[in-house]
Amino acid sequence: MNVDGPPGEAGSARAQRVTIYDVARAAGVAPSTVSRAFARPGRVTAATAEKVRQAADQVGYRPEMTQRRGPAERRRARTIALLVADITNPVFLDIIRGAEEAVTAAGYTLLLANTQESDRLERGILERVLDSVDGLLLTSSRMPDAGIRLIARQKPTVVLNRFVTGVPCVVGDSTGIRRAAELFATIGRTRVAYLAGPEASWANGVRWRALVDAAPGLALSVRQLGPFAPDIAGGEAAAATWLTRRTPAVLAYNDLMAIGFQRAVLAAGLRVPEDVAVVGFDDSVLAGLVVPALTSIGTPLVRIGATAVHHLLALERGGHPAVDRPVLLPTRLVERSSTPARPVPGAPR
Amino acid sequence: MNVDGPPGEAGSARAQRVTIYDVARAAGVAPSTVSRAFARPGRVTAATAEKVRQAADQVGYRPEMTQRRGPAERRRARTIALLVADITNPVFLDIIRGAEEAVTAAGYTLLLANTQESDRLERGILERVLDSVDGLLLTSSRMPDAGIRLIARQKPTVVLNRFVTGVPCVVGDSTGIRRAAELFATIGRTRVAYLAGPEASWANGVRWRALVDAAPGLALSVRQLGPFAPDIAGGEAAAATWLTRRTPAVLAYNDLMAIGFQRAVLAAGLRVPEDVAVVGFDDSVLAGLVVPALTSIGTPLVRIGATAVHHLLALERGGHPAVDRPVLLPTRLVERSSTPARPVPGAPR
DNA sequence: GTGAAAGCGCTAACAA
DNA sequence: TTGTTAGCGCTTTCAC
Repeated sequence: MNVDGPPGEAGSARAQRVTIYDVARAAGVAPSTVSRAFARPGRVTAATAEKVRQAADQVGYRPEMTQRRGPAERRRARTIALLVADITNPVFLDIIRGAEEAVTAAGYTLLLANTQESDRLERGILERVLDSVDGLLLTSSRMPDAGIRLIARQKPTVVLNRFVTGVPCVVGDSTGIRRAAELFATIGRTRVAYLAGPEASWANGVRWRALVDAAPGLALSVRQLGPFAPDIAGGEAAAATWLTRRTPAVLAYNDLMAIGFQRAVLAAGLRVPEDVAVVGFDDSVLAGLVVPALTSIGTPLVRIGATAVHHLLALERGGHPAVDRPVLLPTRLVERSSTPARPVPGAPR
Repeated sequence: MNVDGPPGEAGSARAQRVTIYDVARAAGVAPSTVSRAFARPGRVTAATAEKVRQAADQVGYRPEMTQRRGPAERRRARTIALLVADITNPVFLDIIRGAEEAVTAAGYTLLLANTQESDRLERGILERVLDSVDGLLLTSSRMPDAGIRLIARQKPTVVLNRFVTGVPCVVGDSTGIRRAAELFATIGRTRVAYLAGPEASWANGVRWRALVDAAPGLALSVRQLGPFAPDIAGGEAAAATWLTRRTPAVLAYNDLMAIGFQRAVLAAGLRVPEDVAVVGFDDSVLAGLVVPALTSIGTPLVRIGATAVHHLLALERGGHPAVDRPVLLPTRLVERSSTPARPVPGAPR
């Protein structure tokens, strides 16, 4: 008695797992048949299939999918995980879009995870996700290089927006920053402040480096403020610092910071771009929506996402991409209203 | 011979899976010891652990994690999947934020997936993700109710922004829409157009319904335009339709559409809010950033996300939440510049 | 198409 | 702490 009640009934102390065997008993067939009915619907009669389904339903059976055996092929989830540092940041939206399209086109599914700029969380996510995905896309990872290489040895991995030797990487180049520097020189804003993003961010270092490299040739003097949080609030905080010692030009780590900076500076009664020319990074949708519209350095984000996926898929199929240098995609300067096109008479230098 | 070369060598026809047994042989220990070394690092001597790790490395062993057995407790990924209809839509960002915080606080990991407003893709994602997560959060799902119930029977599931009988749901109520209608009445804009979003969207129907319900009591005449895509382009398309037969007030399915609408209308030489009062839905960050700033109906998105997670976790722990009516969270009208606070002299009615 | 039985790779229980 | 043994739940033989 009490044999066909739902599991976890008052009678039994703890819920027992319902297995194929229970279903088989209820359906009056062999366990292997139940297995077939679920895993290879084609290889049982429609009648049997139905009978098994009914029995399964009645007994409350739930397949322990993770125990599935068989050619690795069929067990694979055809799933790729994309880790981003901050979903809130519109930059990642474009990367996601590019990746998603490529992934979907290949018949895979994209799973997203937000590391919240935290090394610890990132590890946690990887640990939990590693088993169930076929490949990893690490965007703006905050983990140390060695950690990334370790992961890359376990699963096909491609790194985005960062360069890690030994792992395939896709990043934007520095031509955009050079163009911005040239613009500053052209309009006579020779002192430029760089609003730094997270110290742990590889991109942050690279952007600052590119600016520093461009400076001497253009007679620019550059200095760094920060680091600040890479969001609007961070930009406002940066503005507070900047106001104590102004420069006629500002390059921000990203658009969000530039927007926050701009907003705070405007609120302080200054004019953009007359009093300060501001350039963001990422050329996100927001750049065109704020007032004044933000001049920004655009990275081909969609392409970065798509390219990364293609490399990942190649890797997964046993390819051996070059891992000693990153795949570089060109960035460009998109001029809008937050920078003047020519020197402004009477503007600070 | 050829016993310790990497798998897939030229010699062997196909790559053989490297198991614990191979590692055990190489390390000169029992298989169970290898297992322990990987699964319970604490229960082997440091020396053995090291020996095993070396051997594993040498043989090229990669644990078949999905085969892990043991107390279901330890095998669980402690992962929750959140499906959203369109990551690009800022609405979901807040829901994600709320869910993420709650999930993280509970020691779980949140995985995101974008259904791209597609029923088919949504099913695909669910199929692939079902095995490896502990719970499901379905946001603005495009699947039929029956499909959702089917999923809900297999995994703890909570539905957001939609009501499905038999499954716990968390949605915003309709007070915000009523307030908007009241505002329209107050400022004498008696004819209002509703810019419809996706037909398959439950929220779309509810919003329209709420407006229709509020209309008679306030002597408003309402009509529906659309459906349109729930994004900026959709709003622009809506504007094209609207321009052929104008109304002094417009309520859009969401902020993105309202922004697109507003932009197109402005471009056509009309004034907002003088010629047309526009109200969006969601009160996203963008609402405050565009010009004129958009009046919008705010849903407590962060709270919706967090609440849904709490319900899901309760479900997972064997709770039996009420599933015959949704959990309602209050929406409110946030007035900005796209609606006048009082009647505008000479404005259309 | 179906059943019996022999695994899959990993783990828990039990001694030693 | 370690090895032995007996499984886990599902799948794949291989007969029938």
